Amino acid sequence: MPELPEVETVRRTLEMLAVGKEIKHVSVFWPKMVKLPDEAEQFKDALKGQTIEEIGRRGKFLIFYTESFALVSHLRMEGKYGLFAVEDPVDKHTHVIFHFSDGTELRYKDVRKFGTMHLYEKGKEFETQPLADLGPEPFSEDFSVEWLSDKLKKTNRKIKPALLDQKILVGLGNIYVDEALFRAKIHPERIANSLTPEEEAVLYKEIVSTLSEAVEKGGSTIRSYVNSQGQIGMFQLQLFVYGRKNEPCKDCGTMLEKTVVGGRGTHFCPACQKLK
DNA sequence: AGAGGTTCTCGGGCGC
DNA sequence: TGCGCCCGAGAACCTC
Repeated sequence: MPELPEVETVRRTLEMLAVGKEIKHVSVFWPKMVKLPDEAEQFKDALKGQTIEEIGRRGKFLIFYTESFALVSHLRMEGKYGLFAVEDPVDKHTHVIFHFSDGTELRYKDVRKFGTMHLYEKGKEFETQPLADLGPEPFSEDFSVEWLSDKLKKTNRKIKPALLDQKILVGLGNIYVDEALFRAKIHPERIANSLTPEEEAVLYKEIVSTLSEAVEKGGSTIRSYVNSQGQIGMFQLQLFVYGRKNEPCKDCGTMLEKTVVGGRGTHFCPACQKLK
């Protein structure tokens, strides 16, 4: 499900729904998703009585801050948060429930069970995996053409898998990487260190503009994504290539193609994005 | 039936 | 030979 625009939208909705709420207790129905501490019981004990003070984000990770802890949550493919009343029936894909003192509860649902949660003492969350070693945020000054160029120069991978590497920059996933490469007119299988300075500059600009436009539209709903208020995104209407195999290119009319690059389904325009 | 929005781990290959 | 890095493949799970 979620790349940066979706996670940022979830963060904003969670801010409205969960900040200020006191956790009375926590239920964990799928202990494997709690990666730290080792035992889900310790996770539950630690959070008891804590109040959610702030919702942060680093790349595609959400961070719930309480008085003492930072709860790092990754939605992976299908994870979702939602606020419910105690009497609402709990479906079988609900794996964690944060029961609040006001009678509401925040539920984490995840059909594929890929999502993860790590609990740290506040301030320690960036010292180890999964948040250590992440690249710059695309909207920060740390992410520049110079940074991108430097990273791409040092790798022999194809450009698409390089851009999906969260150590180069955070936030791009399979939808937005295809979109940014199309908008920059760069073939996804170009070798990263073969891009010209002009191509790097355009790519940089299109990565930032694609992601920021998608945040403005509340992300893209392709199959199942909704924010924590149950609302779908609208950026899927602006997609140029993702999910448009055998449809005409919006720029040149050529039929779009789909292949596999780095093990991921990859959409592109064979006319606009030449493999030189 | 196989692919699906993600990322971690593992092992092979290569260079110092 | 050994170590470290880089890269690609596979795995984690369920639905349609």
